[in-house]
Amino acid sequence: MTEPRWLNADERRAWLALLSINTLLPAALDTQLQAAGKLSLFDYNVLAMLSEAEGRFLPMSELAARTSASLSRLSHVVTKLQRRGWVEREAHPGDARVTVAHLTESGMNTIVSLAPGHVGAVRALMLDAMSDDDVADLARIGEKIVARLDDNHWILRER
Amino acid sequence: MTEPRWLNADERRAWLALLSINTLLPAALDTQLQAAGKLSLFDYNVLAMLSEAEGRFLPMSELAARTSASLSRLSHVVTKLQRRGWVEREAHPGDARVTVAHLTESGMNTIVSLAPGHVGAVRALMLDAMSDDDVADLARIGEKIVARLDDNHWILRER
DNA sequence: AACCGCTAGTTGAAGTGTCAAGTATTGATT
DNA sequence: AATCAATACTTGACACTTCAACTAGCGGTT
Repeated sequence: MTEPRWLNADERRAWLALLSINTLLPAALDTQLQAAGKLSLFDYNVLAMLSEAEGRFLPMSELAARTSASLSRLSHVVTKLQRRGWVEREAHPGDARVTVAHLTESGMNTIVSLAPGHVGAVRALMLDAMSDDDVADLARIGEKIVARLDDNHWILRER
Repeated sequence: MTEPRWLNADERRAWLALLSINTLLPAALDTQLQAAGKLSLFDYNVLAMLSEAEGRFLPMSELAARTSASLSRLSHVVTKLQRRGWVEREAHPGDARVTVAHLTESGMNTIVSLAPGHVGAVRALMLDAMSDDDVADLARIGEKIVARLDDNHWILRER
């Protein structure tokens, strides 16, 4: 067995910071969204991705990719959002295996009303702490890490 | 109602990257730890924080702070780790309100055996994608965000 | 010495996420 | 045209997290 390369000071700082952000940031955003509309950050993201899609609908697989979620997790959540009248499931005309998730009018109204508060929270909790250069650096480094985790990730395809 | 400042291109990239990392990185590390020792990333972190503490014990509150967790979440997890023989609960001599979590010999052996594989995964999934400058930048920016989320966070006290 | 607010931690219930197993459809192969 | 692997999704059970409510001890006040 070979000796593992241990983390140096910067590596440890970067790793611990990311781990902490990872726990604290979603929790804080969840709290804001829970107060504003009784939904989770993940719920919000599902609605947001649909609202930005052409025609406000996407196949479950594509929606799962855009929210970095498993199909199973997404399926459960869409069921929940469906019960609240924000999303509908529809058949895909060309391929009977595919389920299309479609944002309803009510769902669209919900996300439009929640967006300002949510964006405000993202600014207050993270972006306002950073200079413009920091933001650019984080975007660059973050995308490198995403590429390492999933080199076909959709956020990398946009550019 | 004032118009909310929308996200510009870099802000959006930084935010989406962080959101994706947030979902993908813990999932990948969980998978590795689950395969290696049937525990979660959070479980691992609890053991790691105890193993690094003076005397290998910490009050629940301090352990919660070092894992960025709620006391409730930690309490449930410590109960689980206790059942597996890795942690023990002890009374605090000076303050009867305090419960001290103590890493057992068996718990120490567990973390020692898991550490190389875990650190290897952290490198493979994130650090290896970055230059030395990237790592330093991420540490600096990450700590700024942590400070914004919790300006008394323990990782900021170390320096 | 009784009270009161605060700190520290636990618990049970309800909601979420994950995992393994299952269904149905498609496209490719023979 | 029958088979077979792969794709797309759903479901149910179990594990985990969160939330609200609770117990209990400490320190300061009157």
